[in-house]
Amino acid sequence: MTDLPKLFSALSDPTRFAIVERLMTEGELPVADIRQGSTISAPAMSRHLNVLSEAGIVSRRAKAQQRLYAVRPEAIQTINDWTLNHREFWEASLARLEEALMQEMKKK
Amino acid sequence: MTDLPKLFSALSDPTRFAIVERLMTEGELPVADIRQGSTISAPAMSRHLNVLSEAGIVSRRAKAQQRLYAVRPEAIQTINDWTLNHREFWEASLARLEEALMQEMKKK
DNA sequence: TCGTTAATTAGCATTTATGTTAAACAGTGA
DNA sequence: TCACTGTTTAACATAAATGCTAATTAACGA
Repeated sequence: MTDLPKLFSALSDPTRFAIVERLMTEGELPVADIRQGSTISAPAMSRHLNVLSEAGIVSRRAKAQQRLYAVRPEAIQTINDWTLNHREFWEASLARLEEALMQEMKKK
Repeated sequence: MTDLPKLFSALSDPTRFAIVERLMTEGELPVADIRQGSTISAPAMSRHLNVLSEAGIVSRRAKAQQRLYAVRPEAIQTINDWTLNHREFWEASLARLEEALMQEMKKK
């Protein structure tokens, strides 16, 4: 269910990453709106949205002929959870790094 | 500097993701140790480590003939920061979802 | 029903990613 | 110096990702 590599794979493409960021700030949007400002073709956009959907990052619902896409908050939370699971690692490491820098400062 | 898609791309491969998880729990390791248990060839491993290095996810240092790799904590923190930047989005959305579920429960 | 709008699917070309084996390079220690 | 260990680079094959145009599907509204 929570396949991190698959989530990361979906977000590894700059176009898709931009789509996700846009949907998070603007909320649910139809395909045509998502495509606004982008130079990408409609079929290419459709496939990008499908990749995001397959990874569970976006939801899709119909409204007349339109298809409305939105970011699924659980997806972002899954990534957040992963970083928090390793928080001890990066917090401790960063603390040590900071301390080392402090020592360097003192020397001068 | 903080190219999220590039970070995600490096983590999108299951082999590389496993390497990163292992390095975070076990700490700095030489290539041979990282390769232990994996069926992957040495050259393939070398390239995976190079991808992680290029993305800024791991550091590399020499010790005799060995090359020791370790996860750079800043990389994980960068991802954590990204999720936190959008925290309002997923926290609020999840709260609404939870509330909706509550309403459903009441109906029964 | 028919034309229009919105989006997806099909088919194809090109690039990028991944894996393998063989060869090269660098440091160690006899 | 020479053989050994550890790792990377080279060369190549194959699979997967991405983009395009053309065709198809679905819903709306005159």
